[in-house]
Amino acid sequence: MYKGKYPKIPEATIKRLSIYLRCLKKLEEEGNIVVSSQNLADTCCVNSTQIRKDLSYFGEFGTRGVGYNIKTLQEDIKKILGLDTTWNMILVGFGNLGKALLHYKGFHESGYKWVGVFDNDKDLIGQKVFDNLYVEDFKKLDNKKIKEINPDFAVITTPPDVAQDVVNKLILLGIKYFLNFAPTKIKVPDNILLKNVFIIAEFDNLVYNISKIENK
Amino acid sequence: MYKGKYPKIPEATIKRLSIYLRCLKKLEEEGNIVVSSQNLADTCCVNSTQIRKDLSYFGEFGTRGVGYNIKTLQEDIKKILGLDTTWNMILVGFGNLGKALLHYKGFHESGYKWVGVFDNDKDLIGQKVFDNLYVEDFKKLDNKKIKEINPDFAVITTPPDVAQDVVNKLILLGIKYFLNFAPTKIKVPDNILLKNVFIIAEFDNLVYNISKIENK
DNA sequence: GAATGTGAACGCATTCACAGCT
DNA sequence: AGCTGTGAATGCGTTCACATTC
Repeated sequence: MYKGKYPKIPEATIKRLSIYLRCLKKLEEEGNIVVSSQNLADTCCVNSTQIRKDLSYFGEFGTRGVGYNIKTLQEDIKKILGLDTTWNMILVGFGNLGKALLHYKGFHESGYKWVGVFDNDKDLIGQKVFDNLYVEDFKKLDNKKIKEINPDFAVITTPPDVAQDVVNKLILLGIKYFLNFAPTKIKVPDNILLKNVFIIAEFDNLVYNISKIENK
Repeated sequence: MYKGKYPKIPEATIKRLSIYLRCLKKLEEEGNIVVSSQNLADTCCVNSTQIRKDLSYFGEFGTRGVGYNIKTLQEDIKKILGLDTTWNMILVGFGNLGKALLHYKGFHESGYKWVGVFDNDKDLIGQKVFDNLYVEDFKKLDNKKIKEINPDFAVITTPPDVAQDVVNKLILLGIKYFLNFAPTKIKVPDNILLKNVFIIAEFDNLVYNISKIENK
């Protein structure tokens, strides 16, 4: 049963729920019906107490002495994360990273849907992305188009130097939520939620750890 | 002055150092010479005490009453992260995400260097990546080639179903460090360091936050 | 006066230990 | 007996408050 009001949920718990969800899918595909927190922990590389605690913030999903039903636990986690509904996304910046995201198959099965792709490069405008989806001119994106495609959030994969301008325009068009992959910090007003994904930091972090180990 | 032995450094501190480094670069390009922790905090969207504490784990880099010299602080952070040397990388999987990483300009200026690109798709093998760098057949990758190009770590951007096999082979060839972008958890022995980057978790996390705000 | 550097206090996240079901 | 669920304890990371230096 879902609790009405929760204590503060750790950020890290939400990140792990994503991972549990994908691991559960894998376990289901392998033909399993029920999983213990210990089993799941082994496939996710975390510890089993952590899993039980993470879930306990949101309710009780298992059966003592038995474990968790893989099918219903997936549904429960989707409900917690907000993935029990469809999310319309637009992408700005049809470069390699943009294409990589557009073609990632995992989105569709998790309820994500691309409803628009924009760029300002004449050579790219008009290119086919999928059946029914073509690259459009970002300059021509207006309120009418937004109303038509009804995006929930925007994904930014432009070069860093134009990212702030792109976001500014989208805010004026009423977009309130952003995921930014451009390697630059973007400033937004308080009523807007923008999350930066800083891929090079992952490389730096690996290198820091290698340096420590190797004394390079 | 760098301290010989440090207390345990928070993971998060290392991540932030990456960000400070890129923000300092931006400030330098804008013509600044010196920056206070408060200035830097404003550009990085963190708080100034955090910056001073993060740096204090590694030594003293500023001048009281004045601030930090932008040029030398960048050098100091590079030294801390291990970015004061060159890092040779190989990439396996010449898809869109692989291409995006290969063409990201930020790597070169941070000391990262691509020394090999591999795929098993006949149509891709032989394609030119840069002058002097062509896509090669992953099946033909052997000890001799590894010795020649001398990679420090491998970046995995293959489809998820082959990622584990790719890593297994590379471990046999002597690679000890990995950054995995394939959306699957990869198991490695204790003496190997592999970091998973789970891009869809960033989407899930945004959606969770939107759901909370909008009660969707 | 202005800014850094840091022990101490606080708050958040993980782990422990065990009670509670099946 | 086996596994979940959770208050309590621990450990970790951030923020505070202030001593220190220029």
